[in-house]
Amino acid sequence: MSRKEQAAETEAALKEAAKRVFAELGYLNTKITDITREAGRAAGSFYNHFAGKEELLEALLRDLHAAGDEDARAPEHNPDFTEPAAVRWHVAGYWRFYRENAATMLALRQATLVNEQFGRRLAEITAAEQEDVAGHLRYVTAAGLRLPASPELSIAMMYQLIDNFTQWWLMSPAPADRPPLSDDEVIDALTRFVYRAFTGRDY
Amino acid sequence: MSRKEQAAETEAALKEAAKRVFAELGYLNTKITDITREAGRAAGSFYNHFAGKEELLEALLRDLHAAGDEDARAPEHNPDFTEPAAVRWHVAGYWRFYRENAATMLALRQATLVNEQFGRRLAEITAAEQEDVAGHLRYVTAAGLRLPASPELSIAMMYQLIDNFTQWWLMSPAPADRPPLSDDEVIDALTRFVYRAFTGRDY
DNA sequence: TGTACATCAGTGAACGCGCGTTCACTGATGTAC
DNA sequence: TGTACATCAGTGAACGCGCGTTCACTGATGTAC
Repeated sequence: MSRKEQAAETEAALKEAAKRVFAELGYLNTKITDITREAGRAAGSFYNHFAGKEELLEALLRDLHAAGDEDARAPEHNPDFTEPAAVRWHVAGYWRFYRENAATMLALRQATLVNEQFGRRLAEITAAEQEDVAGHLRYVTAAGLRLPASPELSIAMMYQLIDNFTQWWLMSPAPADRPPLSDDEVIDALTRFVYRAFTGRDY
Repeated sequence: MSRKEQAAETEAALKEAAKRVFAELGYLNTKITDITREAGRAAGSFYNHFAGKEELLEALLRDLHAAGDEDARAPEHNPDFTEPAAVRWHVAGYWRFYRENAATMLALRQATLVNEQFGRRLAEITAAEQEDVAGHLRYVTAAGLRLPASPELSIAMMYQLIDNFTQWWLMSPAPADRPPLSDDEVIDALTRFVYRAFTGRDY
């Protein structure tokens, strides 16, 4: 194995190990040596690849951005938010993205608390989609329906709901009394909640 | 001043100082000496009153519980959630509680990330109100309206929205593009969002 | 193809910083007589 | 009311633990000739 391959492999191993350990212990509780141990490398090896824990998270964030951009390159979708299916498409897309990148998303949220820079970076990820949604809302007003608040505020409420509900559902240890629902059922529930709130119509 | 008074005064000063420093630096970033400095006491004094930072937060949590119980002792309210005003009453109550205890709430959320015990404690605070709301939802189904999901899930979505939106609005540094709205206007927006989602009716 | 040297990924023990926590000390308040 | 001693809140310098980070070393890969 060439040196480059070797280095790339170790770097990848460290990133994968970090995701696993972040998911288990949380970003803030994770020590550098937790990551290197999980990756099966020596502590010093870490610094050949990252200047510290934050830089590793930056790298994970870049991977996330790349994944997000790829998702965004599927632009064929119904923009008419007076149709429940159009709302559902967005909810489902967010849900899937979150599920696939749960560990990194959780780590980013935790990092935000001690380093606000990550908060801004996290906002960037959803910025493009938020603009997309803003466009869809015009169909609602054009149909003579009234939004629950200004477009900006309506979108902000939607994101607070979807973001936090998704994170809570997927990441927090499920309490015993939580009903075991399929992804589709939960996505339906979110869709109905948001669709009704946006349009004032039943569904 | 008697010794008891003296001790009580220092303990109160430490708690107040902690709230201020938590609000400024965040709970996780705050060092013991930040608190004692803000309170104008020596570092060692802290340990006459609390075994550590977590115990101080426990004390703040007890204060919060007391405040919550007091609020709950105003039980006269319209339970019929087919009335927007009934929904608004709950939203406004939560909003006020959050505003009055913002620093502690934020600290608790941060503490939750590194110590899940606080998560459970935080849940307890809202548990009583959640049961109250569950009762109100029966008026919705009794009126022949359909909830967006099961009662448990509907309530969970409502709380994720209200909790996180309120925290975001009150605590995060307002971006320049955020419209300057009064409390009442924001409470109206949340009420409309939730009322529509719950009932499927326009409002 | 072979040899000699350079480079570099990885190692892990050791170092040292930051911060929580302790503890001997001070001076004021409380108690006994 | 006064005196002598006990108790306790508060002080801040010093200690020491935990963990991030370094660095001399190893062995394998790359390069020059």
